[in-house]
Order: sequence, then C-alpha cells, then structure tokens
Amino acid sequence: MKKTTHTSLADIAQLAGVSVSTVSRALQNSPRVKPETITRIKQLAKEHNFKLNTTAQKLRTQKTNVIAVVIVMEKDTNQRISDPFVLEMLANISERLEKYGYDMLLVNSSHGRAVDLKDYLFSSNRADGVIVLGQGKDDNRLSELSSAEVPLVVWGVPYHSSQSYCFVSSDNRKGGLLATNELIKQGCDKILFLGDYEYAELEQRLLGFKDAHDIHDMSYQPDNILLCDITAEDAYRALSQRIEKNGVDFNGIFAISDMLAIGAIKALTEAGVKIPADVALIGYDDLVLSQYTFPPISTIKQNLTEAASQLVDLVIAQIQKKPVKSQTIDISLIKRQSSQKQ
Amino acid sequence: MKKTTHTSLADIAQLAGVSVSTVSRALQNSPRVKPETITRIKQLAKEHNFKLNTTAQKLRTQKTNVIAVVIVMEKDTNQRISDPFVLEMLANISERLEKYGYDMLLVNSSHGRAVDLKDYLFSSNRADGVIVLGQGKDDNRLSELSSAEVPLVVWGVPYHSSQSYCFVSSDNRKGGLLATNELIKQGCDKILFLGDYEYAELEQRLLGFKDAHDIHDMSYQPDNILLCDITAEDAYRALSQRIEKNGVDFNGIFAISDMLAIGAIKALTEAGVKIPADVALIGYDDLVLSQYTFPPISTIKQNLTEAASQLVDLVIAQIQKKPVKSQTIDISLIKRQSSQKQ
DNA sequence: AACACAAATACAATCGTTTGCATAGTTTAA
DNA sequence: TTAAACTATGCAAACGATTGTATTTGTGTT
Repeated sequence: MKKTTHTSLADIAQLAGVSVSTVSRALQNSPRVKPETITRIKQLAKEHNFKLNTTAQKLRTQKTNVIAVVIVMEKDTNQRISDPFVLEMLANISERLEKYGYDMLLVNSSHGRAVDLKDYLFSSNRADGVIVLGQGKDDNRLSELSSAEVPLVVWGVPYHSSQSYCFVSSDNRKGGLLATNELIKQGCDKILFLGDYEYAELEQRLLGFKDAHDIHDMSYQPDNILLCDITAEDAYRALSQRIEKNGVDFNGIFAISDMLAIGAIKALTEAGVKIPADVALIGYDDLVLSQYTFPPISTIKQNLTEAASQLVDLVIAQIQKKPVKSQTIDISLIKRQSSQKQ
Repeated sequence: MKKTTHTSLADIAQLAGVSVSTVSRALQNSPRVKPETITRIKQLAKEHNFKLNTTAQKLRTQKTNVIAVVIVMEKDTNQRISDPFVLEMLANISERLEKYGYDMLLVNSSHGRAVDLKDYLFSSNRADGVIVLGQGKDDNRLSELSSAEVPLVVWGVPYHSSQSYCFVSSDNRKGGLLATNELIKQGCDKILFLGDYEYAELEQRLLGFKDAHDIHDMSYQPDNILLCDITAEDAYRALSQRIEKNGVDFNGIFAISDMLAIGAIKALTEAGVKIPADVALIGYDDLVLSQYTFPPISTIKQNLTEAASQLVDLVIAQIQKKPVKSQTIDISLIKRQSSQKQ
C-alpha cells in the first residue's frame, strides 16, 4: 500500500524530468522557464493533484499568509459572544481575506493566553497581521501589541489619543447624536442613556448623546445615564430596578446596542410601559432580530461589509509596509416603530 | 538597528554554549539532557523571550496543530451567519481546542473555495483535522471529505446512513418529540411544524413531531407542515401568508429554531393572535434572546459546551488514530411563557 | 591502568519549498 | 571564428526546528 506521503515538488520534478527549481518556477509562471515547459508541468501537477505544502512555503518565505482575528472579551463574561454582530463581522472579514488569499486564524482572547498575544502570534510565526474585534474596557493588551510594530488594526476607538495603533470605527459620536436627535424630534424631553460608557466606543456614543442635548439646548442630569453591562440581561435588570425605584421618570431611551434595547423592551413591557407611546426607544447595531421584536427597534446601522473590508485592507497594507490611516465607517438611522411616536 | 530576525534555537544554543539539539531537547524536558542544563537553557530562553517557530516545527514534525472549522452555508443566503448559535459554538470550540494546544483556522465555505476543501486543508498542509458546522442541504462536500480518510467530525446528522463520517448531534428526534409533546399537553390539537425538513437535522425533528402525534393517537395532515427557509424573515413571511389564506387553523406551533419562532411571533402578533392563549409556541436552540422576546419563548436547549467538547475530542482522537464513535448530546425542554396555556 | 558502561552532549539528515548563482547550449555581432 | 549575450535549466544553500546515530566525558570495577 502506498504511504500517504503527499506528492511534493520533487515528485513532479521527477515525473517531468526536470529539476525541482524549474517546477517551482513553472508554478509561479516565472519568465525564466520556457512557456511550453510551464504548461507541461502545470498539466502534470494538475493530473497528480499536486498542492504546494504551505508549511514549507511559509518557512522558506518567512510569510504565513495568515491573519489572526482576535475576539476580545471581558474576563468571565460571555458578553459579546452571543452578539450576532461579531459573527457577521467574522463572515465579512473571512470573505475579504479570501480575496487576498489569506487564511484566518481565530483567537479567542477571553482566556489567559491573551497575556502574550504578541509572542503567541508573531514570535512564533503564526500570523503576519492581526485584527482585533472589541477592545474591552482597557487596552493594555493592545498597547503591548501596537508598541511591537506589528501589523495591527483594531475595530473600535483608541482610548488615549496618544495611542498610535490603526483602527476602524463607525462614527460612534455621530451615531449617538443621530439617535438622540431623533428621540428629541419625537418629543422626548427626558432621555435615558443605557449602557456602559467605560468602553471607548460607547463613550463616544455618550458624547453624541450630549451633543444632541446641547444642540437643542436641553439639559441632562447625571441620572439620565443608566449604567449597565453590555448584555440584554443586565439591561433588563438595571432598567427594572430603576423603574421600581424611581418610576418611569423618562420618555425616551437610547440603548448603546440592540441587545440592550431588547432587554429594555422586556423591562418596559413588564412594567406596563407602552413603546413608543410612553417611552420611545432607539438601539444600535441593527441586528437581524431587531426588526422582529415587538415593537421593531429603531436603530443605528453600521455598514459591516465596509468595515470588514477596511479592516482587512488596512492590515494588509501594513504588511506591505504601506502607510495607513485609521478609517471611519459611515452609519445611518433606521427608523422603526419603537421610536415613532405619532 | 537590529534586524528583526527572530531568535532561533541556534541563537539560544550559542548563548548557552551547547548544540542546537540540546536546546531543542531541553525545551522538551528530554531525559537525555542534564536537569541543570535544562533549567539553565530554559532560563536563557525566557530571558531572551524565545518562542519556537511553529512553522519550522510543523514542517519537521509533519503536524500542523491546527484544526479547521468550516462553517457551511447554503449558497447566496446569509442563513446561518446571523445565528448566534454558531458563534457560541465557535467560542466553545475555541476554548476546548486551546486546552489541547491546537489553533483554529476558520473557513467559511459559502463561497467557491469549498469545492476542494480536502486539497485546500490537507494536501496543502493547513490543518490536521476538520470540524464542520452545519451541513447545508446536501452533503456532497462532506462525502468528498469523509471518503478521504481524514480526521473529520460533523455537527449534524448524516444524510444517508451509509455515510460513514463521524458526527456529533443533539438528539433531534427526541427534541421534536419533547416539544410537540409539551404542546399537546398544553391542550393543542392542531400543531404546525414550522421549518425546512430538507436539512437532515430538521428532518429528525419532524420525525419526533410525528412520534408525539402517534403516541397521543393524534393524526396530522400534510398541511400541518409549513415549509419555510431557516430565517426569521422567511418564517414571518410564510406564516403571515398562511394566516391570510387559511386563517388561524391551528393552536400550536413547533418552530425548528428560535429564529423562526421569533419570526412567527411577529406574524402572530400582527394578526392579533394571542400567544400562548390562542396559539402556543415552542422553538429550538435557546438563544440568549429567546428569554427577552414577548412572550419569552419556550425552547429546546442543546448543551453547546458539551457538544463543542465532543466535536474537538473526536477530531483529536481521530488524529491520534484512536477509534471513534458518533455522539449524541442530550437536550432539555425550557418552559417559558410562549407555551404555558394555563 | 584498562576497560566497560552509562550519562551528557554533538553531529547531520530531514521536512518541502524558494531563490541566488552557476552552467550548458544557442544565437548574435564583429 | 570567437567573444559576448541570451535562454533555459540545474545546483545547492537557506528557512528553523526534530531526532536517530555518533561521539565525548565521566564513573566504577577489577
């Protein structure tokens, strides 16, 4: 029985009666090998179903053709993991990477390994570049990476402007502004900001929230802000508690994600609050689900295809030593029932 | 300026004044090298932040230590991609793989590449094994893979019993039985099966649906089955049309996924149908979201942590040439409001 | 002092590519 | 006719680890 050792360049070379280097060059369409030889060799390779051993190739060329995608999560929580958002992003990134012929290494940084991401990915030659999805609440890990002069793109917003890594983000501040603005236009005069502004992206949304108040000469108190974790569950818990304690002392809610909006709907519904009649609601992300809730959720939609393309393009540009600039993705307001008072 | 050529075994060897092979063995705790030498070398390696070049290691050992996870999707549709289910599975798989020290290559097979998955993954040495999530409606691609005698595990159910690949699945038939049974217990006597039984897993759920009818000596007509694509949108569309045409000629629905249940809720709510009073509803998957809909969805929960562990364990067992058996994951009924008539 | 034997380490081949530098054969130019 | 210039190919050295087979060094026995 034939041992399943894969056919190699050497095998093809022998079959073709040429040297290994000629085969290698032929498969690369090198002008250094005669056209007829090229076709002959390619034919042979095809017949024998020959595929280059990517490992050997990586070793020789010192390029892995792999981009690592790191999903950052806060410790212990499953926060983002159930967020369809991430998966959609992954799919888009994957598609774009394929265009460039790159493979995708998926790394889940919720568990310990994150500590030395840089060594894990680069010192040990696993990837040529890294895309980070979700920064979590602090960016120490990112600082480490970015200071390592390694091709890196982050989906989000840098914490400190001094931070020098390249990022792609939607215009979170404008998103916050658009959403809040719409609530105000619908007649809301006391609006709740629901979420956790310790995340850099969400802090921007809070700034947009404030911008809208400023523009309309509306004041807001600290108690307009309802801090909660970024899960539907916590939004439900926080809002229920708030209602129990203070009653419904607001008539609009801007939730920093549709997941939170969904939690909010449950809390409101249970409290007998009508949406949008009593309280208008706008979320963020435009999850597929958001149009199937009752009522359907108005939301801020980010163009994920565009975002994924930018992430990939930027990381690859860095690999190719081209200069790069952080990018902002445009966003838009999707109006659905949850915010249409009239 | 120092060139960023990574430190290699040779560098450490030089520093330690020993040969490369000794360093290699030291790092592997080989009994062939003196304990003190081991500690000395390890110390040195740590100081210089040395990491093995995994590429070289792969080439030499002919093992990649990579498992490919393939997400199969039906062409052109984004069917499963927005399904939080998949992401949760990915996270669990990732965690389990890490335990074994394997990396995870994520492959999205919706686009062309799928054709020669086998070559792509194995002939070119990208992975040691593959886990397939979601078979889609036909398993040609899988047949190709499984006939290639390659470590493969599939989440799902084989189409033809002749199929010999190893799989992990929840007990779909029992799930269908449990759900339908509960609906019957709640007093439903005309129950709709909502979904697409052309997917092997879902066909099993349909069988369970039928089992329940048999057990209770209930008959069912072909029109108890409402065929629709496996998206919330299509469930909504199909159910709305049905109601428009036949009215509400049923008092229970078993939806083959929570996504479909969510679409169904929208259709029912819009038609003024009360859940569960007029129509009781049970879904499948226990998405995080399912407890936040109105009403919260009763559902069949699959133990994904367990499932992911099995998938990983089985593929690794195959790599190690151990004999493997397909596994079934247990499931349970989660009772929520959507099915509690009293 | 000589030898056997074990312990510790070194040597060198190998994995499968890529690529700079030869080399053999053919054409061109003077 | 012969050097120069091409063309088409081959040789061999990397890339950085692992591992079977030497080799050195050290210890104990007689």
